[in-house]
Order: sequence, then structure tokens, then C-alpha cells
Amino acid sequence: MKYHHGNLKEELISSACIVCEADGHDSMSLRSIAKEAKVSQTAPYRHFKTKESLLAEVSSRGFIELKEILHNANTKKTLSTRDKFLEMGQAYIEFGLSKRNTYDLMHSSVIDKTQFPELLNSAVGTFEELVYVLAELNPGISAKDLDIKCIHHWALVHGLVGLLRNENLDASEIDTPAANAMGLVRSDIKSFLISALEV
Amino acid sequence: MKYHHGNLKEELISSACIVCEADGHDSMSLRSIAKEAKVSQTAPYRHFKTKESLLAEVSSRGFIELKEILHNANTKKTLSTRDKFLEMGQAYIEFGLSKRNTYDLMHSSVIDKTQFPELLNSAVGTFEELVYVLAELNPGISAKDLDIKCIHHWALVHGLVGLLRNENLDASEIDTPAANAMGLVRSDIKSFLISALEV
DNA sequence: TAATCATGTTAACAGTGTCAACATAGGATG
DNA sequence: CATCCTATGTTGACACTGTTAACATGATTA
Repeated sequence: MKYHHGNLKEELISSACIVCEADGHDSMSLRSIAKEAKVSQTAPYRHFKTKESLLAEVSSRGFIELKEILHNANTKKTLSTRDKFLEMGQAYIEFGLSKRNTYDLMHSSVIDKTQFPELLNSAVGTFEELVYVLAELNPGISAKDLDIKCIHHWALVHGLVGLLRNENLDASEIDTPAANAMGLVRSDIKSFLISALEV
Repeated sequence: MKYHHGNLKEELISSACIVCEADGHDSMSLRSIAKEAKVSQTAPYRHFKTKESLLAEVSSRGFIELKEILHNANTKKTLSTRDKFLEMGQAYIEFGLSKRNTYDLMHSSVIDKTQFPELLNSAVGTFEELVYVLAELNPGISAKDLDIKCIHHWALVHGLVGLLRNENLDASEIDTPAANAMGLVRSDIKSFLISALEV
């Protein structure tokens, strides 16, 4: 049994990513992931100043993964610009729904983004990916209008994820107008995007 | 000193509302609000099965307040239907930004809404308030299309709140394309809504 | 080889949610 | 009126948390 682990920082991060997605970020404890890495409960403090800074790392990786997903959707050669755009929207929503807890952490207020520049960069990257398609889709648009359009579309998909996640019902369980409408939208996200974004 | 408090449940709730908005729901402890009510640390358990159920109460009140705010915007007699609708949008966003932490709790995953029917009702109420205006604004629309339109508009304002809250920058601090665009939108929310909702 | 320094450990502190066992008081029942 | 029940309070305890201080180890470097 080596005294020094050798690769602890990386192992803690990836372990934290798994636990956060599995159980949600507020049922993750530093001690539990330290134990998982077969290391003492204070060892993580050699690599992370606080729990928050480990979570910031997890969040950052979430944004990086999301950016990649969006980028992939945006570079499917066989698709038209419009379809690439729709693909991105769907990919974003899918990410938000499947990586539910990670997405939660990424937009959680437990992390003060202004204190983690690297995290802020990752988050901004997501935005930029959207800027690219929208610029292509709206030739000649002013920079200001472009940015505002980005916010519009980003807000829509982000908001939709929030609503779909919140009405956390498998249709069978709860029966309200809102829930039923959510079910409709969820079952055909592409159509919803087309009508909502008028594209 | 009376042994029985007499009005503890109500006091705990309103105390929790204040603390949640002031410090955020995850820095609120049952023990601290019990102490604030000058009562032992386990007294709250006579009124709330778990901490989560107290938070559910706080969240529920948030939804009720939001519904009232929206209802007020929606019944300003001097306004046209279109302006009432815009007023609602702005009111929603204002609520999300000013009652930041409460809004956070209301959409947080720490509370499993399916286990608190009363909370679910309050949340659904918000949706209904939106249905009313949109129906008035779109005479002859089918029920299905109406519900979907609601989701569209709700998602937009909800998403916008999320983004505006997240880019938690007072313009001076951070300088990214996204942040600048956020500043633009924030400074004139009404114009943004008009262009985004095409209304 | 010796010293330094990053990385590990152990022990401890104050704080948390929650439960079990006990205390009190006020209303219902005889 | 006396008695019991029940709602509501208290104390003490448990296992858990983030975090710090003091100490141990071993790899790098002077």
C-alpha cells in the first residue's frame, strides 16, 4: 500500500462527477468520495481548498461536455444550418434531462462562479457555440441583435429543461393541465422548437 | 415562560421564509430557526416531519406569492390584454431576480414535489394564471395549442431568469459577450419580451 | 547526502438532521 | 371536579458533515 496515491486529484474529480450525477450534489460528501478513493477523509484538502471548489470542477466538466455535445450537433456535415440549429436545441435539452443532477449543479447557486474563473470560461464556451450557428442562420445581423437572439434561444431551451425537469412526472402519476402539456412537448421536442423559435 | 409556544408552526414557517431568502435554503438549518423562535432544537419536529417538509411550505408560499403578483399584473384594468401579458412577464422576471433565493428553492430539486401535493397545487396555480391571459390574447386557439404556447412563454421567462441570475455580474466585474448581452436584456426587459414573444 | 515541500494521516471542533425517551399542560371524558 | 389523553414541548444521543491543526512520509532538488 503506497503512502502517496499518485493520481488522487483526478480520481476525486471523476468520482465526484459520478456521485453528483447519481445522487445529486447536495448528497455528495467529501468524506464519502475520499473513502471511495481509499484515502483519509482530509486528503482531498491537499487538492481542493473547499468542497465548493471540487464541485466547481465537476460543474466545469459538465459545461465542457455540454459544449462538446453542442459542437457535435453543430458540425454534422449532412445537415442544413437550420437543422444543425434544431439538433443543437434538442441536444441541449437531452443533456439537461439525462444528466439531470449535473445540469442542476451547473446552474446551482451553491457555486459562486465569479470565484472560479475556469468554470466561468467553460460556461461561456456553451454560449459561444450557440453564437456560431445563429450567426450563420442570420446573415447580416448586428452583433447586438445576435447576442440578444442567443439569449432568447438559450433562455427558451434552458427554461424548457427547467420546466420539464420540475414537472417530474411520468404522466401516469399526476394529472394537471401543465403536466399534460409538458408531456406533449416532451414527446416531440423538435416540433416544439420549430414552432417556438419560428425557424 | 410558557412551556407551550402557542403559535410555533406559523412562526417557524415565516422565520424559514426570511432565512431562506436572506441566506439561501442550504444555509438554513432547522436548529437555527428553532433557536430563533426560542425553542428547543427538536421542537420543529412536532410540526414538520422533516426539514424538507418545512422547505416545501416555504416553497409553496413562494408560489402563492408569485401567483398573486401575476394575478395583479393580469387585472390592471387600465391595460390592454397585450400589455397585461407583458406586465406579467416582467413581473415574473422581477420576482425571480428580487426573491432570488426563494425562487431558487421553488425550482430546486431538494424538494420532491410529488411528495407534497399542496406544493404541487401552488405551482400549478402559477401556470393557470398564464393560461388565462394567453387564452384572451389568442381567441379561438385550441386547448392543446394554448397549453403548448403557455409552456413556450413560461419557459422563456423562466429560462431568462435562470440566465440573468447565473451571470451574476454587475457588468463591471466580468466582461464576456454573454455577460454584456445579459446586461442589455436586463436593462430593457420589456423590449426583449416584445421581440422574443413577437407580440 | 541533506533539506525541502507536496502530499498523505490522525485527532479534534463545531455544526447538522433526526430519533427515542421523558415532561408538561390544556381539553375531553368520566 | 378528578382523571386521562394527546398535542406539544425538552433533553440526550447518534451518526454524519466541512474544516483546521499537528504530525508523518517520501519524492525532488540543492
